[in-house]
Amino acid sequence: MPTITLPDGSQRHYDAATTGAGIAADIGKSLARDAVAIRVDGTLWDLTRPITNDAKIDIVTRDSEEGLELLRHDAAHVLAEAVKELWPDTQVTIGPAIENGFYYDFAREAPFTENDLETIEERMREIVDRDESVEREVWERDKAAAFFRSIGEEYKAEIIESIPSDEDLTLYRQGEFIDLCRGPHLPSTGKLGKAFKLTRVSGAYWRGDSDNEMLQRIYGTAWANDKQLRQYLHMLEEAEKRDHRRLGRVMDLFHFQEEAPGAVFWHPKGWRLFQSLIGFMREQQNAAGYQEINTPEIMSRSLWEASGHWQSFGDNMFTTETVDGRHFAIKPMNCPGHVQVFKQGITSYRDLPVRLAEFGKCHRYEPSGALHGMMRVRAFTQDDAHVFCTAEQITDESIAVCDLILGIYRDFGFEDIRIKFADRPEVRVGEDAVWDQAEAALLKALDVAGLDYTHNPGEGAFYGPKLEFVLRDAIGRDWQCGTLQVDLNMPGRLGASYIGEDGSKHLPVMLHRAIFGSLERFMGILLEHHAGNLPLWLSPVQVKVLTITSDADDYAEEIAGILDAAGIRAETDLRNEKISYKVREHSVAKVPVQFAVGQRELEKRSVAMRRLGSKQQQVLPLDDAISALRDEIASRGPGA
RNA sequence: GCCGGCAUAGCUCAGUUGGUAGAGCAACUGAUUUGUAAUCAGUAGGUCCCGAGUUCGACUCUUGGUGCCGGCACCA
Repeated sequence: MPTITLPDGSQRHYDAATTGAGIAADIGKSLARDAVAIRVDGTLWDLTRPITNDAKIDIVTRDSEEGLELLRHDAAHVLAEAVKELWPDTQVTIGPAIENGFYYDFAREAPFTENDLETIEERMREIVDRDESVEREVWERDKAAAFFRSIGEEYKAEIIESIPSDEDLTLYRQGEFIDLCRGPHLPSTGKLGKAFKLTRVSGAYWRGDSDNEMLQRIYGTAWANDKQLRQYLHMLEEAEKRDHRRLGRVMDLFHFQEEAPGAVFWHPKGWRLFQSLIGFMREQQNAAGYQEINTPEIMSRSLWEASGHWQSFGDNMFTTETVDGRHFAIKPMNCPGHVQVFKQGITSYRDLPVRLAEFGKCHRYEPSGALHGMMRVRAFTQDDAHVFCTAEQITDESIAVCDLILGIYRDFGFEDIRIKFADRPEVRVGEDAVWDQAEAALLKALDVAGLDYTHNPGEGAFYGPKLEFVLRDAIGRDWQCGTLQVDLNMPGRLGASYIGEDGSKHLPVMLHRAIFGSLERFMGILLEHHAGNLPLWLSPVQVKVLTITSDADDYAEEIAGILDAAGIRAETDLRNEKISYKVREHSVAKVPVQFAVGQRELEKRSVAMRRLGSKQQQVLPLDDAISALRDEIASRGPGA
């Protein structure tokens, strides 16, 4: 006789065991229709699973975040069922829900083709129409393993055998298809609906390990209803227009070419933007107590052996052997160089912290498959810095770095910043007590700043824990930009020390930090974030002066001169073209401000000012327009 | 690096069942002096990614590279 407590505190009494589906139906028709699972005392259950005891429950509907995740998980199962029906020799492996969708990894000889995706999608719809009931079964581990082996599903058997033998496990059966799964699932395949689409195929390593064989992965997206699906697909189309590789071309910022894979050819406007970013960062970090330095791009291989990078990353370094047989490496990072500067002379504890910064151009021979526009390149500029400090100073310095990073991200208009905390890996250097302190310092910094973060256990560097500041590109891919790492290793390896209060030598702690991370990547993200409509203060061309008739040519040139003198980047367009033609062209090129001048403006010394994205223009005295723009640039507004 | 796809004019793309290619936009020239997202006409532009092979003949077929795109793995 279970008593069921609903989220609003009301209670329902049942004479016999009930189910999630039963409760939902009792509450209302629409809830019964949209229900996908039930949370029983905090745990998600299938709607069909009997509830025999008193419980606090909560019905999960298909359009809630959790409901969508279940829907996507079901979509993965239906995908697997469809593939098994079409190609029985294919082995199934795993198929989770992911952000916006799902995937399933299959083992088979022949890869899936685009045509196969259509065929599979069709079969999935059939399975939804069949409305097969989805049934939960509890199996003994060894029996389940033997069963999957008997039907030729070696991968499933392997997964099951990695589960402790005393644990029972659940299988879910729908039609002829049966899969190992923790659940819960929808009561039947019909509940999935048809708001899904298979999007792409790719390879993926078994168990995510590149030493293993490669499986065939099929990705799909799934939603609660068709409208959501259409919106998502539309969003992806729109995002394509914001692709930084496309914007780089239409805005004439940079290009790539085959002779230099992973290296940027900067055009005048792109380089101006690059310099603006550096100028801004230089100002910010100088104010935060950093000293800028510059260290050699090519140094002897022996230094990289001493730092340990040669052993870990030698394959990914560009190297050179000179005519006299000496071996050099092009720097993949700036840290060893900074330690060399720190080591000059004798440093007292009173001098710490020492904060050395460099806009350092680094080269890494990244795997060819890793390259991606400006987001992942082989030649890049880091806004790198190292803070040499005492162990006691780690916390304060970490807090300062977090503040600096987040403040600067906000200046660029970023709100959605993901932070990951990666702590001690199994293989590491340094004593646990120091790791305790380093990890605590990073967590304290997050806490003081009031930041949410995700925990990546064991993912820290071998020399210390780290924070990663992750930004998203237009289609939702994550890219690490800023970072803060506590290094307990490098100073010792490279012989850095300071003299403590006790008069003896001590090892300093070294904090590695970057804010943009790589200028290239940050600019790529920035372009996508603003869809190319950069804030005025960053735009390579801030004002374009367009003439309506050639009578205004001299006036336009004069305006450009005045703008230039006011520190505003301006160009003229005196071509003999219609004003609408010019407006269109410079709008497409994302110029934020256009001044149109014709006979009327000439006579009144005014300009017709038009802002990018606006359909209107405002006629105002030239001096007023310029002072307004100058103020806006000085305030570094986040822009559109 | 691995799996799959793609590579034709500056850009977006069409095309040739094997007989060396075409459109729109951009560019250039001329006309137009124009009032806020494409004025009209004309001209020029190609090693069909690179190499090898098959063939009388390869942009097309085979093969080996390179680069790019989507993932996977990697990311000091």
